[in-house]
Amino acid sequence: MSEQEQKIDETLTRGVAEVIEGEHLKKRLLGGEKLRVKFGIDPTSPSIHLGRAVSLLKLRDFQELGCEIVFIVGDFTGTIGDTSDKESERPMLDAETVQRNMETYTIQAAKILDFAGVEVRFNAEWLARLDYKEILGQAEAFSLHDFISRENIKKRLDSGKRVSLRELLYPLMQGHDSVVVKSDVEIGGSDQWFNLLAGRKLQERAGQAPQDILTTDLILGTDGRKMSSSWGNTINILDEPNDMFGKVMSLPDTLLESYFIHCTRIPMERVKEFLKADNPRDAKLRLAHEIVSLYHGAKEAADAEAYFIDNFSKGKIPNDIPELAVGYEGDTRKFESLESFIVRIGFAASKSDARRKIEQGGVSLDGEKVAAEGFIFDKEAHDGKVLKVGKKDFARIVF
RNA sequence: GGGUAGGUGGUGGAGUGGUCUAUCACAUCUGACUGUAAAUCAGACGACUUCGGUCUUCGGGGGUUCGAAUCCCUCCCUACCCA
Repeated sequence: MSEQEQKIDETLTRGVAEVIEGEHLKKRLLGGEKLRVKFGIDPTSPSIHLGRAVSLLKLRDFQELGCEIVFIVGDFTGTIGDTSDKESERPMLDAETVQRNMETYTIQAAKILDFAGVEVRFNAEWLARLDYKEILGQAEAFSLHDFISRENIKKRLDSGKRVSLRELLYPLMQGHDSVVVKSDVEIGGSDQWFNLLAGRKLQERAGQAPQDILTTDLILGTDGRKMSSSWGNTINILDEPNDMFGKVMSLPDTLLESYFIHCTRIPMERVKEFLKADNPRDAKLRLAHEIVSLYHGAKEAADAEAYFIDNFSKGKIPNDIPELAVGYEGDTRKFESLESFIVRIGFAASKSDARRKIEQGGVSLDGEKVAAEGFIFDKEAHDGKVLKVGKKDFARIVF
């Protein structure tokens, strides 16, 4: 097997859920065709997480094979809302939010893809202009049965939840994107299956050869459930190095292999070695290092690793914690209360919350727990001490 | 258009005149144990507080009542059935 063929094989299998039509696609790649590979992403949240990055990495694989990448930002579809990965109706986002999110998307994606040769398109360019007649034509290609047999639509129907007609139109829009950009291949998460197929259907209707489809696996989040922005279990590619490192370290051990496969491009033989030879913690350190280095560079990754080992494995206090000044209560010369301080610096949601944390022994000064009652800031005694709230919030207090 | 059942805290889902800041589960937070893992255990989980309390919450608005998540009116929203 030639090196190129091996690479193609890996591209079509690593982290891949399904490919249609596999043989067809492989043949074209082997033939060295410069395929147009489409990937669309809706700017529904301000950050891209590792789950989405699985597809982006896959896109990079194709890029490395010499394919042409068409990156579609769903500025239009983003306002409509895809329900593929949702168990409930997704609200329509206002254009402003979408716009705001959109601005950061290409920057984020550029951490993985080489954007020099990428064709970036915004789908409002064509979707905002379709007329009813054209939409009807597209709608004719689908039957109601196609839609209601989709698993999560069916689930909602069965449980008496609302399904709006608008949502059903979503696949048409994504499919139409394929027609417009004349894609040869489209990549998406496996939850995108239906939408991807819609592209094939509409392309055929438009007299084009239907695109091949490659779906990537969905990965699980830090809590072992599906990674989803709405569950707060994501690792975002814009996360700070230390934060990102920590999040990876907090993954359940059972997800190690999956993350190596989906979120890195370390050769599989080496991954197997790691998993066999190391204890899970060490393998996880490698994983964290690799992931951070992918998004922030090798140096940052090394720093984050050192930081992690120092601060968490050895239980030391971080050395680059923020210095925060204790303020006064109103315009008096009395120092503010500890509760107010904790709330003001964002370590607790409310004074009640702060009080609770203190009562539960979650607040300490230089390692000494603060008693629930009677704490008063004292410049002499407290200046420069390290305040710790909960597990991970530190601040050096100054006056 | 008609009928029926509903809308409760981040989520699911109890509660049908006072004992309701509202059972319970999940999520979350704190502590213990650890590898910031998993599992487990303990506790917390509206806001403010001089820690005695005070104020706000059960789709929106209005009303009845000493007292309403609970009753009435009205508006908005959802599902199911019929047309």
